[in-house]
Amino acid sequence: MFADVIVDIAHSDTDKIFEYSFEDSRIVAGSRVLVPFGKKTLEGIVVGVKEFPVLEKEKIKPVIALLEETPAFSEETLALSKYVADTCYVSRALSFRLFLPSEMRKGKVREQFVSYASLKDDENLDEILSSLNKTAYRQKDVILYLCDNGKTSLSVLNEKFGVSAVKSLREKGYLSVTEEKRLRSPYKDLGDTDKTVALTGAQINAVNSVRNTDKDVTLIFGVTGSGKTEIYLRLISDAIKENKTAIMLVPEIALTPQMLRQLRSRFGEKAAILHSGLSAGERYDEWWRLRTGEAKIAIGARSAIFAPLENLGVVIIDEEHDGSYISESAPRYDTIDIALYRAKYNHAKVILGSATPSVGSYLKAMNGEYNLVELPERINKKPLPDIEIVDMRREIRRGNNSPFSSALVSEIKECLAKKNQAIIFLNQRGYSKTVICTECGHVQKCSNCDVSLTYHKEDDSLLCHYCGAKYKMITACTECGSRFIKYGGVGTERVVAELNKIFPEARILRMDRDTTQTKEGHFKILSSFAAREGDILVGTQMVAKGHDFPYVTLVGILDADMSLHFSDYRSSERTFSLITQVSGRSGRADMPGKVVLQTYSPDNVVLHQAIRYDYKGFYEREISIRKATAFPPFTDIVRVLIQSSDDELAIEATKAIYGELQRIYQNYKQNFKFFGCMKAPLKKLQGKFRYQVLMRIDVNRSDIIDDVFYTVNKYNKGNVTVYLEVNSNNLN
DNA sequence: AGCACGCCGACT
DNA sequence: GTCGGCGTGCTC
Repeated sequence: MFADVIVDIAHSDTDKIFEYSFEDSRIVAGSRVLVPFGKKTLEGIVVGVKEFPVLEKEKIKPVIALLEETPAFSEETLALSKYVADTCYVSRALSFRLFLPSEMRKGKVREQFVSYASLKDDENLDEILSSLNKTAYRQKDVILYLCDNGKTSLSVLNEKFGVSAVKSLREKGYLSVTEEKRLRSPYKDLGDTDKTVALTGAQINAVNSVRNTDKDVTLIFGVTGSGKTEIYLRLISDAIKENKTAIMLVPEIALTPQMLRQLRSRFGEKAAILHSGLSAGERYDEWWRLRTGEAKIAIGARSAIFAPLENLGVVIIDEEHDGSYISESAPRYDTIDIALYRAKYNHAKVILGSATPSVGSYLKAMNGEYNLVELPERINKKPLPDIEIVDMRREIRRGNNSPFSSALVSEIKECLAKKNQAIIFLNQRGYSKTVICTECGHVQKCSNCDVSLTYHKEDDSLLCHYCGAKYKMITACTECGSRFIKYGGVGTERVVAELNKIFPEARILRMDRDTTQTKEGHFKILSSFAAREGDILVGTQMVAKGHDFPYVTLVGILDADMSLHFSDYRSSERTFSLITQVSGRSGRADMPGKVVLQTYSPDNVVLHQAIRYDYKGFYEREISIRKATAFPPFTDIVRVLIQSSDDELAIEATKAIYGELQRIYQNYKQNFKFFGCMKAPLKKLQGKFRYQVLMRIDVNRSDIIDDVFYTVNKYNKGNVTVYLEVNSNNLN
């Protein structure tokens, strides 16, 4: 027989089928195999098997080995990987990597086995004991222990009785040793939650609406605290009862433990977790539990949408508006799009949940494409917290140059006095955003990127947040030598320092990318705060999402403008949802919550819609702007990004690409809402000069985008790389 | 992705 | 005369 194999090289030259011969009948479409390729041996995926090859038989080499007996890919995931390759414009090899735990490639991690010993023959205990040397007390102890306790792992026996005693018993043949697979399971000590929660009428209606709708997708638009999670659990339970499987996605890794806890309480070992924060072994074992059907529910962040489950019943995407659902590196997939594919294939349901749906999703619900369920009330009927807008311009006029308004300071004081907790939100890590010379105005910049450096006080260094480069903190301006250096912009480190000055007795925790580097780092900080080991939690947007802290009665939003004035068509949408999200952290239990929102544009329409929780008002205005200006969801933003470490080569390639794309633009002029060529906003990143051709094209014209891709892809050679991005999250 | 093959400049 | 530069092409 012959196998069509895609080898594990992510390059367009090798992105095609190579034929190999094989005898092993266990090799099927979806198997991972080892094959000879030129002078090397490579891993590959069998995408099909056949009796007659295309190539002359003499040229075909045999498969070296089958890597796993269970095919890594199912018929569905094989088809989905093709879909990803086609729609994300990547090689199949790259698309395959989404589906496999990275440690499975080049066999870095294998199953872990534990050896157990038991008595071979416990009938003739006396006979065995008397046959032992009279002085061999240790061996006798081992026999007696095994008689009482039964099967015991070898490592425990060795520890208890010494290696030599156990070894000689094995040599004498009194012990039978078996090897058992040991599963490395993450988050062992999560604890339990209440198992049965009675649903409210609104929740029952929501569940029934999903059960009865004939639409593939249901959008659950529910305010924070409206009990969406319980609805998710019921829908997963429905799937499990029908012997189907489920995928549950949350926007970031930090939220997986609490979701896992609820799923484990309800479904026990049927739940498996998949995310990049796990150790290699854990991820490998969890993946196989899903692949073999031992686990039926996959939970994780974005990438868990590729879980190796068969017979999917439901895919749930919580906080569906969240930007993290769109991949920012190749393959640049949209999680909702993948969910739709899998749902179609399996006749499964997709559930999108959010308190602030993306305007694209809400439009589809309005059009009737999605089933819409609304939950306008919190379960506990408590009102949403009051949001107070504080005009920071006035604070400055009054001589307050600290990051905190006087209103916020007095709220924190009151909150601490009542022994409650507060969350301070600021979307900027580090100590200060920039370091500026007060003499000449020079701002320290990264030498690889066209961005300013952020000062990190903790390790007294200047960091580039784009490429990660680290520089020593300066003592004098690198341009004019002046020693008068000013910090510009406030980061989380500085907020903690300032808070310490004002509230020396308060215990302050900080959560941002710098403090969550370690394994389960998010989890540690969050559980510490939940256990009230801290009074104030200062953090970036990772504090905004979904956590439930019953003693938090105050949320401070330090700089609501930061996302508002971002030059991106989604800045209003992001600001609205961020404010709603963070505010939802305040006052969840019996105590009313309060939110202080500091801004330099207190009259901004979006801020006022956000503090009234007026999503529909926001949506109406935003969607009409998008329509009038021809932005998504009415168009697709297509960007061809040209990068090279050689500026001249980049410009040359950009000119050629722009020239060639003119042809497509002229052919489809009526479908183009924008067509232009320019420097990328970040004209240098990681040492590469960047140019772009930007297009806005009517939606559902993937034929035009395909045309663009094939036109520009051939320029991807030598020192020039060309990327095609469709509706990317960041257009830097 | 590698590795080999192949055609032009600096050296013994 | 040769050694070696990396541009182009191939791997079932």
